[in-house]
Amino acid sequence: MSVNTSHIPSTKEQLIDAAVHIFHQKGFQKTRISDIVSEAGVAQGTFYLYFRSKEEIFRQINTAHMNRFVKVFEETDLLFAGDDIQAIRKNIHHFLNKLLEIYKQNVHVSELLFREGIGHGGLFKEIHENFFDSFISLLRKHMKRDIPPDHFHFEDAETIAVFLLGVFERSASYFMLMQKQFNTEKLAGRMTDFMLNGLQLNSANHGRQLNLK
Amino acid sequence: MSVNTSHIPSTKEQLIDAAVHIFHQKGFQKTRISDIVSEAGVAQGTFYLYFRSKEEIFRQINTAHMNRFVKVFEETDLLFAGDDIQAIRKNIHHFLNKLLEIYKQNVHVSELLFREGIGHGGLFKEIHENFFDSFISLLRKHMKRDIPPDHFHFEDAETIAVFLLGVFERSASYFMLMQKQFNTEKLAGRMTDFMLNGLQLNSANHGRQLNLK
Amino acid sequence: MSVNTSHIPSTKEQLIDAAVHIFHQKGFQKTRISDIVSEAGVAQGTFYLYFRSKEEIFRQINTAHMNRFVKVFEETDLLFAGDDIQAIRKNIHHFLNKLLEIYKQNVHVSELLFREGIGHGGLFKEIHENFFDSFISLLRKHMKRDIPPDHFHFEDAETIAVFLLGVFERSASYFMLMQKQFNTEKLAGRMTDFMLNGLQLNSANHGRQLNLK
Amino acid sequence: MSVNTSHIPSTKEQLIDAAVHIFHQKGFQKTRISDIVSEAGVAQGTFYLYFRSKEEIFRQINTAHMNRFVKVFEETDLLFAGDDIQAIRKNIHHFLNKLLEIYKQNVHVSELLFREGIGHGGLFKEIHENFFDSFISLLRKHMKRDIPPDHFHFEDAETIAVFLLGVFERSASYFMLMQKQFNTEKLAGRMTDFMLNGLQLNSANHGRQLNLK
DNA sequence: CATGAATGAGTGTTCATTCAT
DNA sequence: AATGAATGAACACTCATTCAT
Repeated sequence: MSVNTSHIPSTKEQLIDAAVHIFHQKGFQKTRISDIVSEAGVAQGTFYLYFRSKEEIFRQINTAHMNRFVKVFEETDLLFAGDDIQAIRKNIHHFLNKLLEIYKQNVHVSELLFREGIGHGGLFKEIHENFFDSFISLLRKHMKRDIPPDHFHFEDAETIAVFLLGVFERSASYFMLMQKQFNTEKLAGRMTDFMLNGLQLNSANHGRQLNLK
Repeated sequence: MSVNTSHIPSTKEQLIDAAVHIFHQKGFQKTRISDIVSEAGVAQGTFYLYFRSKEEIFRQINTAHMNRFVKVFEETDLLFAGDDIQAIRKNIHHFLNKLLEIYKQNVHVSELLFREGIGHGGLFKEIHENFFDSFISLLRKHMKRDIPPDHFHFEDAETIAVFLLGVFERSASYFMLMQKQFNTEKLAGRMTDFMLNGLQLNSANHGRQLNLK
Repeated sequence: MSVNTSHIPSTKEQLIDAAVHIFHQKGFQKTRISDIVSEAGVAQGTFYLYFRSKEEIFRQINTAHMNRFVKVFEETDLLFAGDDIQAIRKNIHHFLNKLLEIYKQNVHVSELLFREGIGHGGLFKEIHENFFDSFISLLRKHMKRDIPPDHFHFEDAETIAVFLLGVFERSASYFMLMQKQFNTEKLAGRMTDFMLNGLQLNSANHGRQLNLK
Repeated sequence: MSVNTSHIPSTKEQLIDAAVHIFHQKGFQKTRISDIVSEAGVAQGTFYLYFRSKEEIFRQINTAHMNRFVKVFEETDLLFAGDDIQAIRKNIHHFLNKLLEIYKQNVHVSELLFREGIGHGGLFKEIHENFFDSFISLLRKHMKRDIPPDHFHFEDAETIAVFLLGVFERSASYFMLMQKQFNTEKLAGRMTDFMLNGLQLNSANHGRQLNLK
């Protein structure tokens, strides 16, 4: 089952590819339609056959990419469920790895989404909010189903969502930037460790003193 | 040593205050010099007596604010040091609380810094990077001094910095947005818990099984 | 000789009908070819199989309609001729009624012709001028033939033409706009009265004084 | 009491003068802001210091000019009042002459107003409608005050307004176009004759027959 | 005959920056 | 120091027209 590598891209696809590239390079505001069309190799007017405005193509690109993540959210049945902590760890690791893979396969759009989706006095806030809400729903569902209330330190899904997303977004974009092509397995592992156990200074301290001032 | 509360703001201060306000509302790109001067109540040309360009005032504002955080970094001598885990917890809690207080006292600039400092194809990347590097230095110093290498799960300061900053930035901006005026003590506490111990699903599991699928 | 009411319109007719409609709605400049073809239900390119340009279809429409009026001019043999003033009045009434009927049967085009035919820095001035010249010729012919020079207050046909056309055009378009479907007989009557006798303040004054300040 | 002929025109006046000129030459749609500013001898951006848009300057110009006519309407106390028909004739002649003088002193704007104020699917319809309504009011007031109902052939002011305006507008623009600088006194006289008595075929026919076919 | 995707010149409007007063 | 009128480069978007199929 091979992917058709000799795929002839439609004009719309060419425009989207070019747009992703330039948006990533320059950001939304500094990107000119003329940049996009010249990279796509079509005329100015052609752009407007496919997109009503600069905002629309940006929104389309980001929404589409966001939905890739949301799809993973929706397809995840195991997260906090498992016979023991190792099983749970494995679920989470797997989950994070899938997200990182998507991030990696579309680095430019990913960075775009997390960058411009947040900023700008909220011009595109709704895109990211959508993604965020979807993640909270996921957490809520799994927490309610799989974790006895008294076994969980943090009561509300919202707080957890913020913490976890903070870790995920920052890590993904940072390491992606640093080591251009990164090892998702390894990063997913470290993120899982941190999410489940934090810095683990305590476990490190078993039976002896930390050195002190 | 009292602060002069009936301080008559200089023209430059008026411009900065106005700029912070508008930058926060509209973002850097959408902010017009005319917005700033009209809010500051001065003439268009006056702006250029104090700032060479729109970029410069933005940079000045953000750099100044960033330095507030950096100052806290530099003044922190206790972080991972302490007789027991409770002492360490207290240090970190204190540290986070100080940062949150600064964040809170200048919400607009804070949000600006974390938003636009990251995005924009890196127009202002350096500002945030400066802040980031400073934080890494802090961590490295304290880790090296206070934690025996074999007692620490995560070997490199960089990874930890990314994780911790992710949690901090996201949480601060999110909860600031939600609950307009928030309780820094409480948030610092939750952040400390998460940073030190993660979700604590394992500790919750003492002596019994998690429910399972 | 019956008109085929179940006439299937050709593509060209569809284009013209659509064009009349949109031109009337939006005016020449604001009408887009895309409006016309989409209303006609044909493709963009099809337009250019029948018309060289937007100007051409406009000119064709208006010229054709103008010729309907010109035809009436040419077919009119009685205007100022008659045994007495009543006969003349009847001729003029009949003449105006015929023009109004044409106006009414093609309101959209009529309004178009009188609106845009005049304006626009003269882009289509010639169309209206043609119509105007034709009307002057008519007047000149009938005046010369039927009115003894010394019996006529206004010496030149041109002035009369301007006066009469002013009354006709303005009235037709105004009352057409107001009372959507209007009574041509009645309007023709009033116009005839005004054209022949003016406001008739004097005749109203027979045997008594107008009231005075 | 001499007009200051060495008046230095403000930038706004220069823009308006240029705009009137070009609007008159090319019509509203075909006029480019770049035409206006280059004729006014200022930069592109300067235009927008004084007018929000092309539409606004057009509206300002036309409204201002329309108000010149409206002012005459409002300042007219004698129209249909008078001891005899000659007095009335004189009033009307005077009234028309004043309007024609205004028309003449601002030919370009006048033509603009009557051309584009009417057409264009109503983009600027309201301007002309305002003028029209104002004229109807004038007529109504004078008719009610000065003419006994049974002495007047045409009952409603609206119809008369349409007839009279038709004559005025058409004549003014036509003769203005033909004989560049025209004799307002003479034209006003002819218009008065026509308005009061029509073509006067009947008076011409006193005591003898018109020749007939 | 018909299609409709592609073209690209054209233009209104914005806004950071300058400078004479 | 302060003003604010003037600048002009820059850019998103429109739409009549073409042409390969």
